[in-house]
Amino acid sequence: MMQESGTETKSNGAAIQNGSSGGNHLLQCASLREGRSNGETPAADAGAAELVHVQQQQALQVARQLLLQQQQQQQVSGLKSPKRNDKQPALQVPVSVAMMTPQVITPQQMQQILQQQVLSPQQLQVLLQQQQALMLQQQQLQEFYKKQQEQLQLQLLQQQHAGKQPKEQQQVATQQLAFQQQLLQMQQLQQQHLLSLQRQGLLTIQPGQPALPLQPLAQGMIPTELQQLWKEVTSAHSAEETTGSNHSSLDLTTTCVSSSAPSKTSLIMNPHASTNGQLSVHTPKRESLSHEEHPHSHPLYGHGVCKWPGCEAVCEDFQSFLKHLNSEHALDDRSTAQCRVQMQVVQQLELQLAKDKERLQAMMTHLHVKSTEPKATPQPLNLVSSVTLSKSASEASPQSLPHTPTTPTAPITPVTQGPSVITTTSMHTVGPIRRRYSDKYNVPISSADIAQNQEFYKNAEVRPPFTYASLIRQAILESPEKQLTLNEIYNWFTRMFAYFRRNAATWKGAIRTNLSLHKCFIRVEDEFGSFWTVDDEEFKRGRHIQRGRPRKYCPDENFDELVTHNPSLIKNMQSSHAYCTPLNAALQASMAENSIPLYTTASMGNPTLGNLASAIREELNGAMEHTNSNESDSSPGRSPMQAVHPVHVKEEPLDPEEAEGPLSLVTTANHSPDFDHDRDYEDEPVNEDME
DNA sequence: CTGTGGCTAAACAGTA
DNA sequence: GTACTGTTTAGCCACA
Repeated sequence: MMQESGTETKSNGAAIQNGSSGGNHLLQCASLREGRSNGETPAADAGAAELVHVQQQQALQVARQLLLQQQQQQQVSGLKSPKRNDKQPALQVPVSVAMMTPQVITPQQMQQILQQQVLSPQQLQVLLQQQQALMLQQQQLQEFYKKQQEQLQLQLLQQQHAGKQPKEQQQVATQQLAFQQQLLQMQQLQQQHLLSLQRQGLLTIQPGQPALPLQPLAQGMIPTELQQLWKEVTSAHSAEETTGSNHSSLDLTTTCVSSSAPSKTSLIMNPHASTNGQLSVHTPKRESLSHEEHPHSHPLYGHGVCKWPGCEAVCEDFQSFLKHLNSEHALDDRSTAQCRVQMQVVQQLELQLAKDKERLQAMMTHLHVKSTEPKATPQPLNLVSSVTLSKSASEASPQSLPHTPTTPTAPITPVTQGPSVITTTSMHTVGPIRRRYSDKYNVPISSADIAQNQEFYKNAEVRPPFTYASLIRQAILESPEKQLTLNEIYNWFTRMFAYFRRNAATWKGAIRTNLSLHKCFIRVEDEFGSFWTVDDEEFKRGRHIQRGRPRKYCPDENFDELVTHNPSLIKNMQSSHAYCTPLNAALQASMAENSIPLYTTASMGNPTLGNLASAIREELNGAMEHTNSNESDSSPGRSPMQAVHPVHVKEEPLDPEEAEGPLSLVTTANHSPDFDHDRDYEDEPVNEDME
């Protein structure tokens, strides 16, 4: 009963051990969806997690808005660089704040998270998606930084050549200020995000670890230098150009310039150089840009404008551009410095990209997930897609299933070992896997849960961490009519989960077993065949049909034939309510309050049989309570199931708390005195039969 | 150690 | 006869 909640409790406990009230917001969100109910999850945790979630959403919106603003501003300011304009759409990609913090989660921290053994495939999927989006975002940011760096250089140059093209200069300044604002806000969001994570205990700062969360755009990134340049550039602007935005630049420097930021670059900024546009350069190199080789696609010339960082001089034709280039951007200290700055920027970005690619690869390797990053790294990976279940593993031992990422016993690949090659052996020597964090019936998986990881389970041959009952319920609820035939359920499983595309006999049998075993699944028959519906209320109760109950198969052929070959009986019953006329009013009420919304599609004005069955069952349960008080000593062996039998709805032994005796109200209809059911369990206490 | 719940396999029965 | 569907039971395992 508390089995699965134990897993959740464990995750919370792990988080608490880290000194916070919750886990990763991702984890927390997932667990929130999964784990309401049993009250073991402190309400405060849920509240905190939701708060974090809201914060995340807000941050995400802000980030999106920022990018949108940037695009609009650049459009309004009439950017002369078509290339840059071409880049703009990429910036519209939704950006998660978490994605902006590529270094937020170090490999050690990731490992730490994983070792907490609370990651579910859903959560892993989210992480992977984030990481993939991160890569994309990083590339965009790199482009953006690069462009802005060029603009920065232009600005520096223009300061030197004062009075030159003041209008364009102003536009560029506006642009830069916008970017500066973005930088600031991005970093603020990052810090906010980091603090949130830290509060939740996801980020545990090791004693010897630097204050990572306080490092904006952490290691390797160039923003520190960029911000310094921004500051210097904007400080040179006149007051009317920087009203309001200047505060940002100040904030930026105070907030983001961190001396503790790992500066792996050899770039040395001369604090005084900016005043005269000079940067101290020690080893100038690579200034040859081979401009003339491709005159029509010169990276520094486009749309009649020189695209040298910070220049944007109008050149009517390519020849004039070359002339301008040679005159204004000749080989001198200034140009060399600009090149060097740009080079450092690019190098840092490349380094950062390489690091994150490596991290992504390690994560994917660890999680045994097929990489979606094309050739992210040259490191070979044998991921799930290349893993074929060995016959011995998949057939000889049904327990030797590919472990799910949520499996506590799953071996965590130490990231420090570097990308590992996941072999078939390693995939299947992990022992039995039984973790389903939605095992608890009162913790139904939501559509979002599965939808969120739809692609993951479709492609990764990973066993979904849901019980069969949960999945069956989900399949049924996803259907338009909230009802499925057995074969449709099969199809749903194979369609939604790669895992269920093999060993069909096993899981199909399990599905059938679950359909029969769980009270929540209601089989309804009509002239077209039979289909299954789900009683969600019953599902949440999580009750099984008791073992040892009389088999549904009735040796009494008269009875069976009566119901089996008379599907119309169901319809008749639906219309006439022959068996429950005395309960009609109460039945209506029961239907109204008993999970009817689940069947809204079919229950409009004409309740489905599933509804009817559910309602009848509930009504019978209720009726039992009444009859119990009067007929507690009724003749044993008259199962209420027999009463429900005519509608071919799975007979439900009544719960002990709801029913202690037979239901005489309806058993009289079709019950023969010598019904074999009596004999089947005549030795069993009635109550046991009834649960 | 025990109880509980989920999974799997198997037996069995009915139906198409 | 076969495949499919549905029911039931037993045994195993993980977990609390």
